Amino acid sequence: MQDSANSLTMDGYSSNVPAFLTKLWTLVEDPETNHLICWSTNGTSFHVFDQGRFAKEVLPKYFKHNNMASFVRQLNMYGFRKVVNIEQGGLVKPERDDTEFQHLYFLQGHEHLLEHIKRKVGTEFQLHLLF
Amino acid sequence: MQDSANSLTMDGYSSNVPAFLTKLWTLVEDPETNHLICWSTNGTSFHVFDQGRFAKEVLPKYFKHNNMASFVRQLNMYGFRKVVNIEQGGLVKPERDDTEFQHLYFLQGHEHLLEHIKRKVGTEFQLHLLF
Amino acid sequence: MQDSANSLTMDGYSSNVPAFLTKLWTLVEDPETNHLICWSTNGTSFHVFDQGRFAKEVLPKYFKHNNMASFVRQLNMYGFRKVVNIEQGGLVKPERDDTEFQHLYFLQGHEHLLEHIKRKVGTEFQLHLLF
DNA sequence: GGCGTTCTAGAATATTCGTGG
DNA sequence: ACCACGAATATTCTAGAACGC
Repeated sequence: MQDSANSLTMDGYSSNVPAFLTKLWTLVEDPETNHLICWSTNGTSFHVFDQGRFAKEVLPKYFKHNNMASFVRQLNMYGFRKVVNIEQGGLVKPERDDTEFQHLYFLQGHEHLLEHIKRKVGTEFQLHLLF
Repeated sequence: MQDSANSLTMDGYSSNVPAFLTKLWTLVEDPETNHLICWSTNGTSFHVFDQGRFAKEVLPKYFKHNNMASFVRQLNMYGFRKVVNIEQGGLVKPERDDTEFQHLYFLQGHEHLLEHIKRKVGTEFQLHLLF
Repeated sequence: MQDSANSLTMDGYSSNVPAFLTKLWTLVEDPETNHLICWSTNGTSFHVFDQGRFAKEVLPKYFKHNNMASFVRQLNMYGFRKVVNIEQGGLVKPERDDTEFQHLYFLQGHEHLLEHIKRKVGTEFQLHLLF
């Protein structure tokens, strides 16, 4: 697993996509883990089922941690937003443990769009940006 | 449960409508619960019949509580007003348990108007509003 | 389960301790759930084992959610700090899923100290604090 | 210097309780 | 007695900050 930002993808071409995004893409695509993380039906978002198992079983295979919270922090750093379903949120919880995230440029079948997903920079006054 | 403003509705398009309003809309529209909550005849208000059953059976499917009072508090937070019936006041109470609420922008057949319904903010001097 | 701040505790005396703190105390004390949440050996902190099971099995019995993240947010709101263990960080994962939190006034055998734990208020200029 | 991981906080809505017109 | 609202806590989603690499 490549950790560098300037890496060779599995397809063999050079890219400037951060490791998190290529790993996320691989994760969502991988049919072996579709029961824990997979594309939504229309391919415009992805679902994580059973956060606990996902965190403990899948995350450490790609990242240096096994915490859902760290995974979510990265998603937000890259501009992903949680998709809220009104089905959730009741006192009664018939639904399975289902978390959904979406990004304008994270679309099934359009891997090249990953290059448009940018990591957010700190909001602290960036002196170096003036020069 | 995030009841955030940036959510995808069940129709799959992005909206800025708070969860309470989309849930309320769904609730009133749902034919399954028309005996407990439904549109008025002309579609300019909605009725709740049998507060007790509505609170215990319907509310917990969408909200994290089963109290009519909490539901009403939210309605007021969003500017809904109770429609007062003349029939009140008699010692006898022949009428069925019927509560009616109304809002200028809550109209049957005009879901897009939900975006005009604004939640009230605290009255405690909002510093950020000055900038 | 009492949710009010001004409630009668199980011991029967009145208190001004927020529901979160009394629930947390009950949770940690309860021997039934010691395998998921319990006091540390010296009683100055508490441990949560197996976040996933704790969140899904224990939290909803006391709170209106089943998310570890919401539980942690409340802990931080009340000034609890995570106790960091040296053992963390290895790629190998010999240790069990163990999360530890501590607060100066959360001490086994001293329930009355809960009254000194204060919830943090918003940082947005609190006008009423000037009067 | 940008990226990754962790812990804590910000901000908006949600739920509860009480009070005043 | 009723209805609208203030205020405090609770829940959720996102961001700040510190640190290491």
